[in-house]
Amino acid sequence: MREKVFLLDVDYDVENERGVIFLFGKNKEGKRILVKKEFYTYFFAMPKEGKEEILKQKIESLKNLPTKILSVDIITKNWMGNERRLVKITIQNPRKLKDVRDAIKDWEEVENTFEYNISFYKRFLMDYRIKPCSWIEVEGNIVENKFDVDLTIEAKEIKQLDENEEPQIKVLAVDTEWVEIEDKEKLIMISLASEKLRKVLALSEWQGKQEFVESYASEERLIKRFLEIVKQERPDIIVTYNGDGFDFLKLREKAKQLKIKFGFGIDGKELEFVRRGRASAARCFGVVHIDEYVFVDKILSASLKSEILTLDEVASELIGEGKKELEYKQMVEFWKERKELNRIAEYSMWDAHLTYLLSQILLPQIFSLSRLVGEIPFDTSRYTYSQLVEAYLMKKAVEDNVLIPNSPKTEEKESRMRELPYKGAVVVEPKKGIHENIAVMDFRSLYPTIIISHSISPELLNCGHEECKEKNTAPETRNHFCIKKVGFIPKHLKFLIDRRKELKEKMKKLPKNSPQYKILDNEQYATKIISNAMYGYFGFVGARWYKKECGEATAAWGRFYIRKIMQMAQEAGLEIIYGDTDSIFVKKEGLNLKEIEEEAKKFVEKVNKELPGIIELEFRGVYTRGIFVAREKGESGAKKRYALLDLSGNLEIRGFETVRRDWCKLAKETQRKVLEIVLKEKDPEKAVQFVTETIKRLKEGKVDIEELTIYEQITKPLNQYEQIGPHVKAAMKAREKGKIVTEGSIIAFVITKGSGSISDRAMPVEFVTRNDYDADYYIKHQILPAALRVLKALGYTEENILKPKTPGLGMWLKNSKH
DNA sequence: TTTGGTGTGGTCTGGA
DNA sequence: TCCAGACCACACC
Repeated sequence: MREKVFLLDVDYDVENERGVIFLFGKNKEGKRILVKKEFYTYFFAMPKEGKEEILKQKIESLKNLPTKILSVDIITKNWMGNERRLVKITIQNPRKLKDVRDAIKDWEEVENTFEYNISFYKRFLMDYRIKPCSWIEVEGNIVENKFDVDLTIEAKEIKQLDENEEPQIKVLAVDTEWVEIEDKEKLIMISLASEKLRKVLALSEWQGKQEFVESYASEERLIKRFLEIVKQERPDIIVTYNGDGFDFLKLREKAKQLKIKFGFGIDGKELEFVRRGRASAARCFGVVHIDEYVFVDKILSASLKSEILTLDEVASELIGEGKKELEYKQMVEFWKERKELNRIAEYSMWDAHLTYLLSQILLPQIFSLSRLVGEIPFDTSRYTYSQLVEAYLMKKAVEDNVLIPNSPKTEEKESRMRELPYKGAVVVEPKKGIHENIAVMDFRSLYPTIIISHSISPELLNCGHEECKEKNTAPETRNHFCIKKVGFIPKHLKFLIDRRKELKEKMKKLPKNSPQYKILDNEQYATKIISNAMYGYFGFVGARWYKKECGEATAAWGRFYIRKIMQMAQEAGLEIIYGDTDSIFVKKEGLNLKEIEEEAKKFVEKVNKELPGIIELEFRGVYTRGIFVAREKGESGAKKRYALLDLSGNLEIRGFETVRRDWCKLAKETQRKVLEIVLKEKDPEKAVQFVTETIKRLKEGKVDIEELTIYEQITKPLNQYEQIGPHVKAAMKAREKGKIVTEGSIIAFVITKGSGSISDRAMPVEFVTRNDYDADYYIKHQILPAALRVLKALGYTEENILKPKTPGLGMWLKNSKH
């Protein structure tokens, strides 16, 4: 029989010592399909020159191996740009691959071994050219269902289809609530949300509960009911917000205590925690668990405005809906006193609902990435940038018959880390002050286009051809790249860039809210992620395709081109206000907005005629006004800090305290307001007035603690800090009171009154009562510095702001020194 | 087991 | 007590 399957998950097992791949997905009727396929894995040995045959024979006559060697072949693959003969060793049991490799790796005939640490199912997907989250066609025989599926096929043939139709995917969002009572964690609610389902399973019965609440008398019943619902609902995907690190971790622990088998996959096995470095991922086969928080944290956070990645913040940014406010402390209190249970239920339901809503945005992005890099969504959604790039390159290597380089061992990584960093981008010191009628131009994808246009690829480094040396040596370096061949990385980077351009063209012809537009948008976003990460990947010590010289050369050409256009701009009579890496900000005295736009566009056109390859300057836009300020120390203009006012009256703020999470909201908002007044209303006096009022409010104790909370991340184990800053001290205090603080935790703290250093007075926000804050600190260290950063550029000083117009402020001025 | 380098600024620390 | 330098976090591109 033949069946088309939308592939959602892949796993494997070993049956009779043979590896069997399990592909799981849905067909067009929405039936659950399991496909089994026997598959044999392999690895390569690179023989020393001329030792191919002897190595082959030696391997063939190996005895006492934990698995059978099925074949030993001499094949050819491309290695560092050259054809290289390799011995391919195919074995029966994929779990024993490392044993076989270990048995031969130190032989004198063996120069090196390759592709021995690629997961079995990734090997399969690459070899069969199959993309997860897309349609495949399976031909084979129907066999008995041993799993909870509608159909099991033992495949003879599997091939990738080119159909774009999106199948019906059933998503179930899960959230749990726990309270700690007398040192014991109690599971009090599990909430579930899907397109149609809204349910809260509660460990309590109460009068007037909502219709979506089901009450159970024990945690055991609660968990069992949850598993029962999942079985009935048959979701394809379960989404959580931090399920890996919290909900499923706790649920499994609790289930273990209660001796309940906890799992919801199609194979009936227990939920498994797959180790991934420090973290672990909660996995069941077939019902794909996606932890939205992990994906947001690793991939999306870079492009989000949210400074803290709570469900609340992220959901409000991505879907415009926030969380129902209920603090943990309050919840415990309500629960203990058995009051307002409706509110807890409401809160829990809302969390699951938000998680579900978020999935409608995140899952299509994850699917798109999955297709591009060829990994299952379970893995894709948990990958970092470098892992995504690497997955993509590995897939392309197999397609191109290129040998995949090994991952560096610890020792190699350490040695790479000891290398000196190379020189990066150019940042031009800005011209301080307020400018009017500014045009901004930048290079479209500068680094990717340089890599492509200058043929930057590890295997093409220093080919030695005179022509390449002459025409393609990176500026300020001794390195050149071969232009007689198409490099592995430029080739596939070019595909991404071209594809993205093509997608953007198509998108222009579609209405922005159409489903088709969104699909294309997700794909262009996936290509953007991978292509933008390629440059950094060159210099990443953990990379298989690590090559510092490639990163160095890319940056060197970057400097070359930005300098080149800056010179051309000057020659064209444009005044350069600022520039960073790939952009220049210009103006011309006497030109209005329309005129500067015209000039800039003309300039871009002229420049592009001279730029090689696909390197291209783009006109970004014009701004009515902009401000650049001085550095705190000295007179020079501060780089990476500016604010621009665009034509529709929006402020684009970069680098200022306003956009940093380690400043309190009050200081940030005050600074934003100052920028706004200065740029929009051109009324610095009013801005000063505003700051004065803020200070007054602060002194009078009228400011909410929330506005004074500072957020900072803990980036290493607390005992490893050499310098105990405020956030570290606050973290220590939080830990003393039983809160869990780990690497990556974001500490929310407030500086309180009292004696001692700032650190001594830093308190986790949850232990701070309303009037405990140190107004003096917030005035001198938060509000004033933030506001003055801007106002100093207009000639104001601290005294101008603190000039005692009110007696209160005058007193304060006398009692503090400056 | 955190893609790169460039840059700003706050707080702590220890020696003068 | 003062201050330079180290440490640290976070932003920009």
